[in-house]
Parts: sequence; C-alpha cells; structure tokens
Amino acid sequence: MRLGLCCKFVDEPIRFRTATVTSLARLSQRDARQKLSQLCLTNASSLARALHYCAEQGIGAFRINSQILPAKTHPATCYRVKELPDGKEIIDQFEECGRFARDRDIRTLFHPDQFILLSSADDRITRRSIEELDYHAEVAEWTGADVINIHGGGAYGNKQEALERVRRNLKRLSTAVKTRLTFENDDRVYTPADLLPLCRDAGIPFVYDVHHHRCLPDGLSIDDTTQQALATWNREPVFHVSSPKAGWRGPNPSRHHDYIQPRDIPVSWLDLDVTVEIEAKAKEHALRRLTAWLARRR
DNA sequence: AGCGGTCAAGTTGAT
DNA sequence: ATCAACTTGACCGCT
Repeated sequence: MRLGLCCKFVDEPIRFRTATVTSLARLSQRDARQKLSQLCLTNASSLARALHYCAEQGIGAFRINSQILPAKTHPATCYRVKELPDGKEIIDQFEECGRFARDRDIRTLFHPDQFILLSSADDRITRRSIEELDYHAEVAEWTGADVINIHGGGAYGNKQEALERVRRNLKRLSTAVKTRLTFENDDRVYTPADLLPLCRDAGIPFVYDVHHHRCLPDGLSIDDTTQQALATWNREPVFHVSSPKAGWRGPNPSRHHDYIQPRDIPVSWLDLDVTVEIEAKAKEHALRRLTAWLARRR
C-alpha cells in the first residue's frame, strides 16, 4: 500500500492560502491580479515543500487542494495563470513539482469539491463543473497528477436517470479530464453497486471509499467490492479509508476521526499495490502512526 | 493578536 | 425552515 496525505498539515508549517471572491472583487482589477499572483506563487512553493516533506517521510501520495489556484474559475475573478504578473514563475514552479514528484515516485491527485456535478439536469451547473474540471486538469498536467476524483452527485429523485446524465456528460469532457477522471462512492447517495457498472462501461476507474461503503452499504461485501474496484483501473488503483470520529455506534459515524484505527483497514488491502488516501483529521500524524503500525506488522 | 461573522458554487438529511 | 456535512476551515474586518 502506498499511503496518501490529503491536502494539508496540522503541525508541519506548510500552508496553502486562498482569498474570498468578495474581498478580491473589492480590489481594482490590477490589485486583484497582483494578490492572486502572490497567492498562486505561494501555493506552488507550498506544494513543493509538501512534496519534499512526503519524500522525506516516505509518504507515497499527496492530494492537492482544489483551491491551489484561488478563485480560478469564478466569473467575477477568473484568470489565466499565464497572464498573472508572476505567471511564468508560477507555471515553472508547478512543473518543477511535477518533476520532483515523478523522480521520487510521489503520486499526486485531486478531489474537486462537492459543487462539481455531472449528474445535474441543469446545464449551467454542468458547464460550470466542466470548466472547473478543466482547471483541475490544467494543474494536473503541470504537476503530473493522474487522478481527478469526483462523486456521483445528487439523485434528484431518480438515481438511474441521474446516472444516465452522467454517462452522456462524459462525452463532453476534454481528453485531459477524461484520462484522469474517477468516480468515488459517497455516504449518502451513490454506492459502489450504483457506480461500478457505469465505471466499467465508460472505462472510468472507481475509487473505493470503504468508510463511505460502511456508512451506506449496498449488499456488496468489502472484498467483492475491492476486487471489482481493482478491475476498473488501468493504473495503480486508489482507495480511501477513514475511521468514525466517535466509533461505529456513536453519533454520525461518517464524521472522520483524527486517526485511522488499523482495524478499519480491510485486511485484503494490506498486500495490494494500491494508493490508499488517508482521510484523518490529524493528517501527517495519522500517516506517521499508521505507517508505524504497518511496519510493526511485517 | 484574537475574535466572530463570513465565504462561489449543490444536494441531502437531521433537526 | 434551517443548517451542517461534504475532500480541506481559512479569510477578513474589527477591536
């Protein structure tokens, strides 16, 4: 298993910055561009430091925050990186991150937020989502990220019709997006059983989140789902794991714990060549604790 | 420096 | 009807 750290650090002094659209809109166009340029440059350099940290700590994957280029596609602020004051330097730094990640075999991934939907019947939402996916793909090309992972979205009262819209919308995606797109089961609407057929038919890899599956079961066993998920991948598969904040019998088990309880990792995963993204609030500490547990187990 | 209100976006389900 | 949750709480204006 290759363990992956998600987006941020708790104690390690590596921070990603952003700005609100309203605060940017108050500035002159010029000042806004200047501020965005600085934020993007800072974030590119933070990404480099994050990847160096992963290399030192033996962490094999890093999920890149979707706000790495703040307010990138918002109508009030949207910009092209090339046209920012430090555009060239920003792109250079991201490309350097890509070279470093490749050299040190650190996989980079994206998980765009909940507003990115291919299942909506509202074409404005779909168009916005595609724009946002294109933005992720642009940064993915610089950094070498090979996964842009999203959920199925809403059911809108009819899951099968919603999935049919997803299927149709896939045809509208650019190659840069399509070659990286993956679908993940969520904890409210779309189970592995819902998504696996679509993934198989459309040639889209399935990211198996076992925590979500435990929160929203579908009759498939974990081992069966694991096998079916593996079969959808044409490269190293990606899985997600987390532990419930207050235990499986506590309130709202979908909330994430600070750490991963080793027993929440399916035994069948332990010897697989897969990337397991660790969704735990204690971030780098959770990775360290889990890595130590895995080493002891050998 | 520290505080509380706010932040672009969609959908769901708990309250 | 409101609100928290979601991959991630951070930003911003005020004191």
